[in-house]
Amino acid sequence: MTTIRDVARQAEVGVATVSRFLNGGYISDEKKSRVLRAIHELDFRINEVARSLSTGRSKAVGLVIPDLNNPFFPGIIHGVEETCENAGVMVMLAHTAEREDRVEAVINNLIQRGVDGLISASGLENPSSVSVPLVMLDRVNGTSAVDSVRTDHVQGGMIATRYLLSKGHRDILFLSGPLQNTGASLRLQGYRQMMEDAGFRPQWIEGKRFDFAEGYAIALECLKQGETSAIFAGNDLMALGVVRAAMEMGLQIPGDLSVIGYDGIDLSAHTTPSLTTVAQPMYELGKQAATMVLFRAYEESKRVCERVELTPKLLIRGTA
Amino acid sequence: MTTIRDVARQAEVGVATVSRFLNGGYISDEKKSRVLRAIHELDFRINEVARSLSTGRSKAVGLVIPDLNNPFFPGIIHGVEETCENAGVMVMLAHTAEREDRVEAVINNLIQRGVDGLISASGLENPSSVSVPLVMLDRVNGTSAVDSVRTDHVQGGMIATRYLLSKGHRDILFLSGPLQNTGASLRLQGYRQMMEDAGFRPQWIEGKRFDFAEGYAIALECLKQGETSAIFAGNDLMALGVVRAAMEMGLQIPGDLSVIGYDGIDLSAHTTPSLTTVAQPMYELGKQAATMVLFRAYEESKRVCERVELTPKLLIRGTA
DNA sequence: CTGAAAGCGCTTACAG
DNA sequence: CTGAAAGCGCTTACAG
Repeated sequence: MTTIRDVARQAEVGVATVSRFLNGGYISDEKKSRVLRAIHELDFRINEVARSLSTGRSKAVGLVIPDLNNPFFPGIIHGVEETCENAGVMVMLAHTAEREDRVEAVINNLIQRGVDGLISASGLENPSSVSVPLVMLDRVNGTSAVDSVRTDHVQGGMIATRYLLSKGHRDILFLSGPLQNTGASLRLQGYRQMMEDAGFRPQWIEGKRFDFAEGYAIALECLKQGETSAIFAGNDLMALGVVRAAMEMGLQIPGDLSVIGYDGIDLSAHTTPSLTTVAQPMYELGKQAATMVLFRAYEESKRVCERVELTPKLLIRGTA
Repeated sequence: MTTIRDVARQAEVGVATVSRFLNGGYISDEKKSRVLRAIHELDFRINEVARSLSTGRSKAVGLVIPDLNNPFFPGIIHGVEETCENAGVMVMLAHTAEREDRVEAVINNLIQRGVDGLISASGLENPSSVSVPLVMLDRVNGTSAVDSVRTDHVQGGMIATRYLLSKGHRDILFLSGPLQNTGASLRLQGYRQMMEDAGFRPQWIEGKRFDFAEGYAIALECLKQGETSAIFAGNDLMALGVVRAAMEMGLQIPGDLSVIGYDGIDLSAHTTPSLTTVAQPMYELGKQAATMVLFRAYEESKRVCERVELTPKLLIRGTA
C-alpha cells in the first residue's frame, strides 16, 4: 500500500504538503503539480480509516433498514443515497432483518466504525442513548425527542377511508398491520376518525405481519362472512394478499369487493388488476432524512428536535 | 469518548493489559476483573477505526448489489449476512443502482474504508485490479480469473425448456434479459441447445431490462402474431409482465399461453396465478459467496481461483 | 507557502 | 503475566 509518505518522498515535499494538497490548504503551484504527478505515478489512494482516526470524522453515515424484502424501502434508500452522494458522504447500509435484538448491535457497530450520523428505519428502544446525530425514519418512537421524518399516516388513513366512503361503501374493513408499529396505529386513527365522522362503525383486524401471506390469510377468513364491501389494507403487500384471496373466492374486484392499499410500491402499479393505493413519498422521505442527518452531522448539531411529516397521495387504479 | 487509556487508568493497569483483555492474551484473573469492571463503569466501546488502522484488518467485508428493487437480491444478502455474522464479520452493504459508472467508485470507497474482502454482484470491468479478496456473485465476468459463485444457468435454461417441451409445446419463445448479462446468455444457451436437440427452432427476443415493464411491452407486441404457445421469460419480473399482457389480451393462462419465469423470487408464489419458475438458490448463493471471501480474507488467500455453480430447481405452479 | 512534530486510539513486539 | 514504547497513515497547529 502506498502512503502519503511515499508520495511526499516521490514529490520531494513534506507529508504535510501532500496532506494540504489532499484537503485543500495553501500550496504553491509548483509543488501542487509535483504532488499531483507523484500521486498518479504511485496510484495513491488515501487511507480513509487513518483519515477518520485523525480527524474524528468519517464522511459516512449509517442507514439501518429493517427489511430488505419489503419493496417499501428501496425508494427510501435511493433518496438517502442520492442526497448523501451529492454531499460527498458515503452511506453504510445495514439491515436488521426485522430482528429487534439486532438493531442495537448493528447501530453500535456502525458507531464504532465511526459513522458521523445515523438514519434508522428500525425502531429503537432508547434513541437518546445514541451518541451520534440520529434521525428516525418511518418508525418513529412516539415518546422520545428525536429528529424524525415520516408520512402523515393519520392523513393517509383518512384519505383512503374518505375515498372508499365517496364510492358509497360503508362496510369498510381496515386490515391493519401490527399496531405496535406507529404508522399502522396512526392509519387506524385516521380511519376511525373518518368513519365515525361519517357515522359508520369502524371495524378492524390486526395483522401480525405486514406481508402478503398475512393479508391473504385474514382476507380468506373474513370474506366468508360476506359483510364487507371494501378493505383498506395496512400496506400494499397485504392488499395484494387480499386481492388474491378475493379472486380465489370468485369475487369481482372492484365489483364485489374494493381494495385499497398503502405505500405505493412499484409493484402495485403492475399487478392485475393494478392496485389503488395511498402512496408514501418514499424518495422524499429518504431525501429529507438524509438532509437532516447531514445538517446535524456537519452543520449544526444543537437545536430543538425536528419532526417532519410528508403528505401521502391517493393513487386511483384498478381495485377501488 | 472513553478510550482504552481511560479504562487503563480506572483499572490501574497498563493500556497493553486492557488491549490484551480485549483481544485475548495473557492476563491474570485479578487484573482481568479490574479491567472488566472499569469497562462497565466507563461504558467503554472500542474504537474500531483505530483498531483497524493498527491491525490492518477491519473484520468487515463489502457487499455490492446492483439493484435493490430487484427482489432477487434480498435472499442473497440474507445468506451473506448470516454467514458473516456467524464469523463475527460485519457486512457493509453498498449498492450501485445499476449505474455501471458507480461500481468502481463504490468499490474503491469500500477498500479505502478498509474492508478485508469484497463480494460483488455488480459487474466489474477489471476484477483483477481489486486489491482485496474478491468474489463475484451472479454476474460473473467470463474471461478473468476471479473467484465466483452463480447458478448453473445453462442447466436452468434447459430445465425450463425441457419442462415446456414435455408439456407438448414447440413454439416456445425465450424472452431474454439483456444478453450482455452473462446469466441471460447462459440461459439462452441452455434454451437453444434443448430446443435444437428436440428438433425445434429456437426463437428469442432480447429485452433491454430485466423488469416488469419490459416483459409486459414485449409480450404485448409479440402475442399479437399468435404463434407462441409458451414463453420462457428471462426472470420472474419479466414473466409477471408477460402474464399481465396475456391476461389483458384475454388469453387464458396456462390454457392459451404457458409462462415460465426464472429466479424464484418470493413474490412469484403469491401472484394470481402463481408463477411456474426456475428457482435460483438465493440464500445458498449468498452463503457460498460469503464462505469464500471469509476464507480468502482470513484463512488462505493464495490459491487457484474457484468457480462454484449451484443447481437451479423447477417450481411447478400455476402458469405452466 | 512549508516541514517537523505531536496526536488520533488502538496493537504488538520487547524487555522485564 | 505486564507495562513503556513504537507504529498504523493520516491531519493540524506551530514555528518558520
